[in-house]
Amino acid sequence: MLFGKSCRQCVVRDAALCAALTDSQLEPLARCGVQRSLARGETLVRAGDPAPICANIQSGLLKISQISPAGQEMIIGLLWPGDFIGTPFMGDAAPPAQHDIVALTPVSLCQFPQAIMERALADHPMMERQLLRRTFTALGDVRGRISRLARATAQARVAGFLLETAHRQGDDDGETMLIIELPLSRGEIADLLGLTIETVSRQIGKLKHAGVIGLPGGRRIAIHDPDALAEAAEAVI
Amino acid sequence: MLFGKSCRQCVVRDAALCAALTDSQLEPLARCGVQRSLARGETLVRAGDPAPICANIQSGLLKISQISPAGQEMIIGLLWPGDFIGTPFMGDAAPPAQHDIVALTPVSLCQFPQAIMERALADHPMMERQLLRRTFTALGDVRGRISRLARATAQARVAGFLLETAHRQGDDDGETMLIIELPLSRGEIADLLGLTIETVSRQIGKLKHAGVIGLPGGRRIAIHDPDALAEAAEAVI
DNA sequence: CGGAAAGTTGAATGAGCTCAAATGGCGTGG
DNA sequence: CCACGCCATTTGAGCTCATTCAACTTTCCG
Repeated sequence: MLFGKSCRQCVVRDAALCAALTDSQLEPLARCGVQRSLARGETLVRAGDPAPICANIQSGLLKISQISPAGQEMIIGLLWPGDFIGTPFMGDAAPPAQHDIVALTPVSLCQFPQAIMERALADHPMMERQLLRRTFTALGDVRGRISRLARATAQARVAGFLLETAHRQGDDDGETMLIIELPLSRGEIADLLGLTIETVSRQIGKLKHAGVIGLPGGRRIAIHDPDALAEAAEAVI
Repeated sequence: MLFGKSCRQCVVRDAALCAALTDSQLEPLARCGVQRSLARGETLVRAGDPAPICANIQSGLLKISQISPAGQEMIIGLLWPGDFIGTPFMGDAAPPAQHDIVALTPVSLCQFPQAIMERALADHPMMERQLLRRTFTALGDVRGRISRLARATAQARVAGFLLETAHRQGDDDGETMLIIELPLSRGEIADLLGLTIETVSRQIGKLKHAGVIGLPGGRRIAIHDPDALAEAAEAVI
């Protein structure tokens, strides 16, 4: 639970929100957190929901997506363990959810009533500080994604996605995994990168034929040559 | 100045950070803010700067940009009056600046030493709350941009950019200007939208020939048919 | 097995890029 | 006041990369 004792075991990349609190501060809050699980495909937040959920992802992967007027799905971004969902603002200050949030894998998270979240942040400035820092980081991440989407070739988009996935599946020391489990289908990768299924498949095929990666089966990807992959990710039209 | 009396006159779209403070709270802080002006083209922040600047934009327009390894400039985003620059984290918690920030027009802003900013936020939770809210808003904005860059046609990118500029140059009631002063060159628009100069020019030409917009001269744009422009902005491949 | 979904591969089309040249605006200097 | 040069913008022609449409193969589960 976010504020409970078990929160300290949360799989979070940066410092957990609750790490700033002492045990005695945690105690009265512990009852309010709700441990929750999502199955693959389950929707956590639907665009337009008046009171967005506040939650901290413990394990699993979710997508933030948007359906265009034409019915085309666009994946705005991914949410990994340690990421925070929702805005801790109440009442008329709370903007309605702008995007759908759907589990791509089985997900466990700890969810909080928004009012409790609001109160806890007001009572514990260190928590608010942590949340602010995390939000700044997210802003930087998203800005980084923009440059990739705006100008990069299909090759660079795919290579960059593989690298980022390897990085986020690695341990906390920044080590990247050399065999990663792709949590997305080709179609979802396409929606994430602004490409088509066929193009994603072709680019992965190219990387495989070049010996940069291997496809050991299933949705696993073996990264044989991280440097070459990084180089491919830099390519710009 | 950000915390001074004159701060209340800041041209800010959302609530100013300091609006949460009483006059007596403002008093001891007022001396620390530095009113600063930038000429067009002047660089406020350079990528890699160890201690990023904290500032609040009062008037003018800046670009957040990144130079790719190939030397190609990519404009990550724009900063309009009311936007906040920098992260209020000190010491080793402060990440180095990731992007360049350059004035596109004459700019006036109020700048603060980072230590003062940090302290003020710690002392005044309402300020931190405002900053958090503003950052969430910025995150939502940037996520919105992603979908445009990932899949939208050149036509939609250009139309969307014109609409957003009209919107941000409008008054606080959400009214959009029908004659806007484009603060960017064709080249800068191209860098912002991930297109080439020629394509931007062609798309603007198309919109003009369709009667949707007019070019009264200079870098002004008259929006004759806002609805048609909005429709063009929706177009997706 | 067998059917459905996911993924791969191929050929043709088209949007946007590149290269190149023409046009227009604007300040400088004669 | 006009000629000139510089820069931004516009316009044109050919090309490239990603998409589209379509067929085929593989994987996943019942």
